[in-house]
Amino acid sequence: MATHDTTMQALKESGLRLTPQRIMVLTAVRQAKGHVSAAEILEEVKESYPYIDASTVYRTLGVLKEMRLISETDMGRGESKYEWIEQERHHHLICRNCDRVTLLDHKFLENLGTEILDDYGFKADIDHFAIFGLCSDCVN
Amino acid sequence: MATHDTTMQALKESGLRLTPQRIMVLTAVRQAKGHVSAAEILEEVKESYPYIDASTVYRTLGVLKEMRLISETDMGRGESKYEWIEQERHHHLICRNCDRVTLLDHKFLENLGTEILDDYGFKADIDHFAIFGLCSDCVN
DNA sequence: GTTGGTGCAAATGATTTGCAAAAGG
DNA sequence: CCTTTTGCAAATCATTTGCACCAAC
Repeated sequence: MATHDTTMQALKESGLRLTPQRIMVLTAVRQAKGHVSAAEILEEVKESYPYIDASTVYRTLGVLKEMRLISETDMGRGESKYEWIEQERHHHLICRNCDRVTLLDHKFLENLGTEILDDYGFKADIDHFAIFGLCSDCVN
Repeated sequence: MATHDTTMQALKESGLRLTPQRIMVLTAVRQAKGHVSAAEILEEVKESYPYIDASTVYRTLGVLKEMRLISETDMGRGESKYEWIEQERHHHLICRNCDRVTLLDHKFLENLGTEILDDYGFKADIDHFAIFGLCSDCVN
């Protein structure tokens, strides 16, 4: 459970600079406690620092992702969603008809990672899946 | 195992028109016997019919996808890959470090769909997963 | 004849990039 | 100081869309 301080520490140790912009982006993703889009993060940060640019947000998200502090989930087309890694692992069932999103418990996927590692030596990122299909309302 | 003729039949029965462009796109995806990008399909078709437009390819792929004749896989960022549905189901392990793509046998995921259907009433499209992570070479 | 489909060109929209100025260590 | 990072503006790039013309059925 990374605290704010240890996160800062991690950034420093990677030889990365601790700029106010980074702290703000990082804090915004964290406070969100859920998925947020780059645009939402931008808006959030702009409230306290209107000069921040979208490119900075993207560059920072890239850095944080590289460090595996956040996860990026591709919700089909359109914008990606970002989320602070550390909370309860869960996944999403996305209906391709009505776009409804249902939470999928991690237990359905927890063995998958182990099996893939055993058989392929591949360390899969089973942090946050987006599974498409038809929800119960749209099946018929 | 849909033959060319039954596919044509399917198109007609959907009230859709059988245009040369559609036949060409359809044939191109099919002949590819693997994942192809929209751009690759466009190039392929252009060889026999240079006037075809990218928008037509996209529109046709949309139609075929809707009819569940082909599948679309989002390989992270960038372009989507399309594939003729009917062959051996398989999935992909994509290394986020070296981009290597490894085939993942469907047996690893075959229960997942059933479990999700039982517990959530959600009919998941477990046709073609793209799972990201680190391959055996890049883990260390 | 009617739709529905196509080509063209222009728009979209998220993300990326070049560059000079600003700031972290 | 010496790099990394930022803001700005412009560029990408896959995919989409408006529209007038054309072609299936």
